[in-house]
Amino acid sequence: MTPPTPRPRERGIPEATVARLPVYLRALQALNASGTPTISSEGLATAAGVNSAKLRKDLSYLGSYGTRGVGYDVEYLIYQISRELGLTKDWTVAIVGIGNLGRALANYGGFGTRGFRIAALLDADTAVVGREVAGLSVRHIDTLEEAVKMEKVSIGVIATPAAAAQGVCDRFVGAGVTSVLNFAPVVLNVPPGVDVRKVDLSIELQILAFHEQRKNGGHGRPGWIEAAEGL
Amino acid sequence: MTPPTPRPRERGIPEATVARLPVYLRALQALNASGTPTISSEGLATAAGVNSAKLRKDLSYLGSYGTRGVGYDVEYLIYQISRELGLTKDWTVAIVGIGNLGRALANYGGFGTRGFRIAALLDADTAVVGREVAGLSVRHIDTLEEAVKMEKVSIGVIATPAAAAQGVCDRFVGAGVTSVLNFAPVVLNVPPGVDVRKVDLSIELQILAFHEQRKNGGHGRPGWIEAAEGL
DNA sequence: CCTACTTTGTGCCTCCTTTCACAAGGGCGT
DNA sequence: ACGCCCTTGTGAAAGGAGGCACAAAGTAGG
Repeated sequence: MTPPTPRPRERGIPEATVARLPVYLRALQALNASGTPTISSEGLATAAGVNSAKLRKDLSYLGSYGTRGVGYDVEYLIYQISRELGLTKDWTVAIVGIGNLGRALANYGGFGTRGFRIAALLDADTAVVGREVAGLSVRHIDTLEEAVKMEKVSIGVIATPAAAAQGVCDRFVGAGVTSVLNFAPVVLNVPPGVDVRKVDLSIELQILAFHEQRKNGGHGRPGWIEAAEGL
Repeated sequence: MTPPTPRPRERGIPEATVARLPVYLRALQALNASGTPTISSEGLATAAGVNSAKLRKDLSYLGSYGTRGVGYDVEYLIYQISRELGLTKDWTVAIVGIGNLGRALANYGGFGTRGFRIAALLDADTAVVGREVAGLSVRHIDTLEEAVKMEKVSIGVIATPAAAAQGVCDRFVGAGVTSVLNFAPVVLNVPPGVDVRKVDLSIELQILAFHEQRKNGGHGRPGWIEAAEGL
């Protein structure tokens, strides 16, 4: 039998809200950097590209952190959102597949600055193993379990070719990792309790193509009627 | 074989369905590669990682392409989904920002194989301009409008640092591009009629961190008691 | 040809998400 | 101190998405 929780009603922050909190956080950090002490829901909503009512409702799930007539204290809200997202804790990340994408991820500055520490890079290619990438020495994939254990990895990132992804995922799960970020173009199969999020570059392009096709009868750019004067 | 009568269905495919069609398409192509001629909704749903009722409903928006008692013809369904997504046409892509990520994108095989042609790579850094990446010579960002016009670019990909993204986006839009895929961690402002899709690596990690925090009995939940007492 | 079986396509219900609209709350000027 | 004005927080309504369950439609077998 599964855990006696038919409905994880705990503290119900809607999934859609969780997905937007990082966006708010980033907008707030930009405001903070520019010295803005407080911000209204309207202003923050504009900065984050959402509707202000939605923003207020989202923030209301965290608590009442605003002041009526004034707005939200930027620094305080940054703290509250960070805490809610778990960014006050340190998360340790391992990246498997040090190809073009893996290297890009390893060098991506946005991780380190937000509570994420890249602790291990792994690859199956012996030509890559041992090389230094982003200040880390690439380890062989065979040492995955060891690396997860030693570095206390809590999030696994898969940037391998599609064919290798499920195998790597299984090993992550076997080693106790319960959160996986997958860049490989396959659907990963995981046991209950393991979270997988997928980032798929070509799917996004296909969605854009769909809408582009609808906009004009299809092909290439639209008519170009005012190009001459526009430029 | 020639498509008999591709029933032009009512145009109103839900966004959530559009986002799943590429997943179905990929699963179907894998089935096709392994020689499977037909597939039931149950089988395809498993391969795509969704509920079979949802899959049938999704496909029903395209038309009635299944055969009751049998399932779906794999090749025919591939054709129908491809056509619906606009993948039977050629889409031309320009990538701006040839850093780690831009290079990864340029070399990503998944694009070329699905009707997307990378036609131009651009960067502001003169140390990068002129170098060969993925078989293309990197152009200077100043030639963006020219490149868009000459290559008939219909989709612009932004892989620049955050600070440069809005400027590049404006120039894309000014040049007539109406579909943008943004990898920079900023909210882009565009006029109506322009589609922007965002891929944000660190946001996905933050969402994982949120759920991970919850799984492990959280950690330091200030002032929050699991209020079982009726209020 | 008729019956039994399989699988699709979809009506209906529920849940989640978004948006509207406004009362409640708090600061600020007089 | 008081009332005006601004902004939050939130009910309620509307819209979209997900999933069950079943009739319709087609195949296979006798």
